[in-house]
Order: sequence, then structure tokens, then C-alpha cells
Amino acid sequence: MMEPSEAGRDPEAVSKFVEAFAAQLVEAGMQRMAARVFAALLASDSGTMSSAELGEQLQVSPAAISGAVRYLAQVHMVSREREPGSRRERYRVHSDQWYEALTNRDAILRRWGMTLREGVDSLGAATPGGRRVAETLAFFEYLEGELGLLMERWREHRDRTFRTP
Amino acid sequence: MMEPSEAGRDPEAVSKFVEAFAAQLVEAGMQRMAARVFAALLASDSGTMSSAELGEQLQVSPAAISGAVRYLAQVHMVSREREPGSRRERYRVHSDQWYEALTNRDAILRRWGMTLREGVDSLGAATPGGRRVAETLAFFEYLEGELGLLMERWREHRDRTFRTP
DNA sequence: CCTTAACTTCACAAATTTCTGAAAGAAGCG
DNA sequence: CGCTTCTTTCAGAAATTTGTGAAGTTAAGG
Repeated sequence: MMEPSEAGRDPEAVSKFVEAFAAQLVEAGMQRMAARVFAALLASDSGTMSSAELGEQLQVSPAAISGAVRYLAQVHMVSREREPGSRRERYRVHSDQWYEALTNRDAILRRWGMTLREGVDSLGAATPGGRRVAETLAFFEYLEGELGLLMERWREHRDRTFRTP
Repeated sequence: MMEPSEAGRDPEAVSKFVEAFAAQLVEAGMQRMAARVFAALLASDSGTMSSAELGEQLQVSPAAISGAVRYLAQVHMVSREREPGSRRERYRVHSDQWYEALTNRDAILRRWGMTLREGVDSLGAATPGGRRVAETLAFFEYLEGELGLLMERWREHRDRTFRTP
């Protein structure tokens, strides 16, 4: 008989990893449940799980999953797919998609930029405080540009490392 | 008569910037009070403030300042200085020091690395889940190296831009 | 030494966040 | 169409985080 795709894994070891990694994401500022859902998806073999599967592994209600997934989809760390011929939804982490999201904080960086620019104006570009804020602004603008290039290089590096012919 | 160093600034405009920027730091995951203290320091003309000054600008108790500053010092976003001949302490943001801290998350990245490595072992390097986690690990290792280089280039760029002869 | 000015710690109150159960909403399937 | 299966929403309970006042600690200055 064909085994289900997650067979042969020690569920306890998996869970231990999921919780450990999630805890670090939380420390870095992510919502707890979102972090746990994300870690569970990352560790899953197929890279997809249904709401019910997540609920069981994490021992939480469907409502909690729903909220976490909504957030994760918003920040493009997971995508949602409808299983054809079923009202069951599957949530997926694309291995190449998710850390793109980490650096594609374009919208966020742009909002920071706006705030900092207004700060420079309020403080006066010629004052010491204004100059300090202006330098911070310049740093974030620099960062925004460099992160794009960095991700391009990473994709190349990854292809060489993982897709070696 | 010589004006004190912060004169001529519209305190309300300054406060508005401080709170706006702090709010964005909070959204990015920083503790609220730490964010407010940091923003206030960044916007100050001298780049330093005493506990009392911070307490007054932010309308909070000394205890709150104490906790926030402890955290900020721990992550190297501000440094503490003793005023000679006084038990008053000054907190300072070095304009070049603080965003170094942003990228010098070495310790953090290393801890993430450890967790991910254990994850690869638990899941099995040959399983799809294990491979996905391994790729994530590779990404963070790549990131760690690149961030160092990026910061070097930034320092050069900044010197050209801000210290033009 | 004693006083006093500052900073820190701690127990607790307040505010916020997080999760749940229940009910309502969609969408396949007969 | 109505039944059934899943997902979402929402009000509120529970847990966590955050900030305060008061007491404790440290060190300068007499």
C-alpha cells in the first residue's frame, strides 16, 4: 500500500523544529500563529497543507489558522490554492517566493522614506538633527537599491548550488 | 544670550516626526517604548539626551526609559555615557553606529542557522522538506556574507555623498 | 559617613494581543 | 435547491505585554 507523503518522518522531531524556528521568527517580530503556520509549511514535504492539517499539527482551532494565513498571504509568504473539486483550500510556500518577500519590502521602505523625508523638513535640513535623519534616509534608499541586486545574485548563486547539472 | 542647543525647533513638529517614525519601527516589530526613545534621540540635535529629557518629551516615567534604554544598548542602537562629575547618564545615537546594528545581526543569523541546520537533520537532507529548509539555510548564510560587503560599500557611498571635499 | 541625585528593579494595574467557540457564509454535490 | 463540508467572522475569554509607582541601589559631594 502506498504511504502518504509525510510518512517515515518522526512527527515529534518535525514538531520540535517547527516550534523552534517559529519561536525565532516571533523573536524577530512575527505574530506567533503566523510564524507557526509558516514554519509548519516550510517543513512539510509537499510544501502545502490544508487548514485541517495545520490545525492538527499545531493543535489550534480553524479560526486561528484562518487569521494566520490571511496575514501570510498578505505579505506574500504563502499562497493559497483551491483544490479543484473541493471546498478545501491548500496553503503553499514556494521555496523561491518566500524570502523574496523578506527583501521585497518595497512598500514598507517607501513608507519609511516618506516619514523620514518629512522629518528632515520638520527638523530643518541644516540642523544637526535634520542632517542625522537625512543620513538615515539616504541609508534606506541605498538599501532599497542594493537589496534588489543582492537578490539577483542570490538567485544565480542558488541555481549554481542547487541545480548543478 | 546664547540659546540652548534645541532652540528654534518647533517642538510639536519634532514630536510628530518622532511618534510617526516610532510607529513604523513598532510595526516592524520593535518594542513601543524602545522605538520612541530611539526616534527621539535620532531627531535630537546633539544626538544625546538624558533620562529626564527623554521622560519629558515622551511623557513617561523614568522606569519606562530605563527599560527601553537597556534594550537599545543591548542591540547596540544607542550607547550610554556617564557625564563626568555627575550621576546623570546620557544616551547617544552615533549616526554611523546604529544602522550597523541593523545589519550586524550576526548573532541572530547564527542562531537561525543553528535551528535550520537541526531542522535539516530532523527532516532528512534527502526529503523534500529537508531540501526546502536547506535552501532557506543557504539563503541566510548567503545573506550574512553579503550584508557585510553591502555595509562596506555603504560607508564608501556615504563618505562620498556627505563628506564631499 | 551621611545626604542626595540619579538610575534600576519589582509587583501590580492597564492595555493590548491572541485564540476560541459559535454562528454565519460560500461552494461543491446530489 | 437543500445538504454537507469547509472557511471566515466576531464577540468575548485568556494570556501576554507594557508602563507605573514605590522601594531599593549606587555613587557624588559635602
